[in-house]
Amino acid sequence: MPLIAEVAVSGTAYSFDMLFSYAVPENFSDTIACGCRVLVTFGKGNNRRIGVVMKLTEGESKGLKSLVAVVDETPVISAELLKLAFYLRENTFCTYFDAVKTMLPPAMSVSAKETFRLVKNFTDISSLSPQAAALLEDLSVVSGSRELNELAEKYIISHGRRDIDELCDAGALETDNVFRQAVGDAAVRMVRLTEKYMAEPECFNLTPKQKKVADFLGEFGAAAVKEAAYMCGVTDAVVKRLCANGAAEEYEAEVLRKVEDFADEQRSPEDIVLSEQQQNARDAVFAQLSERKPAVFLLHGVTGSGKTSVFEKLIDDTVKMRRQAMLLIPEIGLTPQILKRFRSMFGERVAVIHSGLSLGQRLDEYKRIKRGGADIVIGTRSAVFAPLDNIGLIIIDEEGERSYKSDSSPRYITHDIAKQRCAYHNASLLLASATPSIESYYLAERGAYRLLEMNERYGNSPLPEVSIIDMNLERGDGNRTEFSRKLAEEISLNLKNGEQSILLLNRRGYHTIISCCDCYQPVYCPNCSVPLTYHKKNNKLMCHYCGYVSDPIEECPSCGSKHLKNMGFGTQKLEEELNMFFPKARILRMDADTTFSRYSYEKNFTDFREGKYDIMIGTQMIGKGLDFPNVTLVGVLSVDKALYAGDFRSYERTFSLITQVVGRGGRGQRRGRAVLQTFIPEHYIMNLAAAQDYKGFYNEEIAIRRAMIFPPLCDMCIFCFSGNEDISARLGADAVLKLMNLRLRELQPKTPVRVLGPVRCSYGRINGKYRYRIIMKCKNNAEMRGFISIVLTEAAKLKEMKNIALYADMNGDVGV
DNA sequence: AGCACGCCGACT
DNA sequence: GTCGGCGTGCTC
Repeated sequence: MPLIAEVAVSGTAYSFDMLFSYAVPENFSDTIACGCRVLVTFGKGNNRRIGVVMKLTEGESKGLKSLVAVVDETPVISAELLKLAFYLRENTFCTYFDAVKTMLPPAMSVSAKETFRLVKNFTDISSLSPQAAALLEDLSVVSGSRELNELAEKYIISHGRRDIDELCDAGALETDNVFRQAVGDAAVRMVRLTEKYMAEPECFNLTPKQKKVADFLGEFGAAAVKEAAYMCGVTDAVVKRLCANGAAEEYEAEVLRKVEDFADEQRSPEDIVLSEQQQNARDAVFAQLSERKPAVFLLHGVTGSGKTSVFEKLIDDTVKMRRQAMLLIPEIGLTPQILKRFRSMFGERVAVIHSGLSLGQRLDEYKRIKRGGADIVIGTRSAVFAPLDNIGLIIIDEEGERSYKSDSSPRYITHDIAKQRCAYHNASLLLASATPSIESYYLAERGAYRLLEMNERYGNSPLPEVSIIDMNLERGDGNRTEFSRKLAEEISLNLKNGEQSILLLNRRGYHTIISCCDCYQPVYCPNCSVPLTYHKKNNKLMCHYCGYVSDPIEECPSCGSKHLKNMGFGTQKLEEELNMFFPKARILRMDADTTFSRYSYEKNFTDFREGKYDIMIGTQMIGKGLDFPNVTLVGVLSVDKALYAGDFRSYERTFSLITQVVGRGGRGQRRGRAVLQTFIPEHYIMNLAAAQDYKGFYNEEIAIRRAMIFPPLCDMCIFCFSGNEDISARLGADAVLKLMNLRLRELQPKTPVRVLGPVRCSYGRINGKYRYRIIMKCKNNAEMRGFISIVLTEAAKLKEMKNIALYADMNGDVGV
């Protein structure tokens, strides 16, 4: 029986994605294997596409197309990862190809280049169609193979493949496929002044806008093109003109981080001294490792309890058992020290995978792992797919971070993937955090995970002194600024002492909410216990959950007061106010608007660490990378808005942010101080976070989730619609809602289902696309996943869904 | 998505 | 009578 390859083909949409069967020609049957990439023809146009062999079977090959070429001599995807790909598709509603693609480093995506050769002694022209004959004539005229290939390529673009294929079939042409790996690193376009301009600027005739950019560059030396344009309030075109004039020049910056150098000091795992609590945690996991049965641990360790030492010890244990270990961290850019630490202990056995590496470096690390040249992998989310073949331990550090949820296809949750891999390898999964996700802690409480607690700070270092400032009192005393007197005092004290301060502002507070000046309550949605957000555009109060809309109200629903106020504030305004207070302070503003590239991001952090600034203002992105030894003051401004971001995870996120910020301080010699400003000082989050009381927070939060039926008491699938026009996106969502309700009635699911929406997404328009979403509260089981799959497939066929993109995201972020 | 087939209007 | 508009349906 001939071999049949079932192939995951690239470029399919979910609505028609499946494994496509191709006949395996005789001459490939020895080399081909599951997990090999292949080249196939696809669709009516017979375009060439890359695919991956997912299954090999024997069967009747009649009526099937044949594989064009096999790219790999040995599989690039192992049997384990292939199995995982099926899991990914089933659980995240992505295509087969998307599933396998995420398991490979980006540099492995190949493009096939076709080359042609004329067959010299071909004479049978009479059998050709007139078009093919004409083409052959054209091709015969050119000289040289390069010209021939160019002409053929052009012909395919303008006329399609049909005539070319006919010539190949007739034996007039021969073809070959050359595979090129797309190794090419994205570099950031930078701009700087030319020496000529710096020497004699008067020789240049610049427009006012160009002058502005030139002045900016004069001051800052160099900048990313985008950055320069933004800072000067001009478009890229102005920068281009400036370069054309010869006043400035563009260049590509190698901004990508080198694989970390080895630390100078050498440390040995034997030198680690664990406290009793650390030792207990390690022993528990070690026992499980020895048993070689899969298990999940949740290590809840307060900030500063020394989780990393436990990781080091366990990783050492694992490799000593001749098994492999993986350490996942939320964002490498924010924690470069951790890499150094592991490198100094395990040296070259550590491989690193994260987006800060160049594509070439990632490929090298990938190959090194695959060869068995590294048995410890450290990396971010995508590293969970590292091609290890004998995993003993996977650690997910800061496990509550949302960056472990992928927000593009496949929309996986790193924890789930890690669990799958641990089950396959009989490995242990260790989730660790000072502020675990409510989901994880819930599972630990129910006994699905084993809970390990470390509630002492290592070396008993004191927590920072935390002041919770009631901003209502400040307002009452006539302070209209965003700085409480206490915070202003502390900042000036730090300026005087030459110590640095960090001010944290929450970006989640982008939307304004309405709150009462008398009872401090925000105005809630009557259905959802989520504060309504005020939309300036239509002058309405809206709920992002259920779509509830009302006119702005005059009276506080809870106390009847007429003193309602909008709350809304940004980093720019903060910087202005700060400048007014402390004109001499050197202020660094870090937010999405000012940090366009890793280049400026890293440069800013380095500058700040080196003491070039006194105060850093930023959004939560700076909350993590707070290991600046000279920072003794952390001010948290307007936490409240983060609480009311209109997302059921807002409390969790805010609690975690404050806890981390507060807990980080006071690790050096000087005891840190933290100032929390809030309009709701009595809110339990403030005191609980200040006291690092996670358990107290969990108890409050799980009660809410239980009462309102939110995860972890149910699962939430988000259907997100996007289109070029607002109305068509809305109509598409409406049509799909109808379809869902119809199919739900037919299905009669065994578990309860509630469909909410459609409503406009919180950021209703992104990249010019209008976005709506439907939320489905349900149980994530096979029946409901099947339902979601059917909805996605059938939705694509609706006429209302023409030009509307739709994806489903199980337990993804609601607030996006 | 991308491409071909097919059924209607404006045109040489 | 033909060229080309884009509606419809399929992709091994």
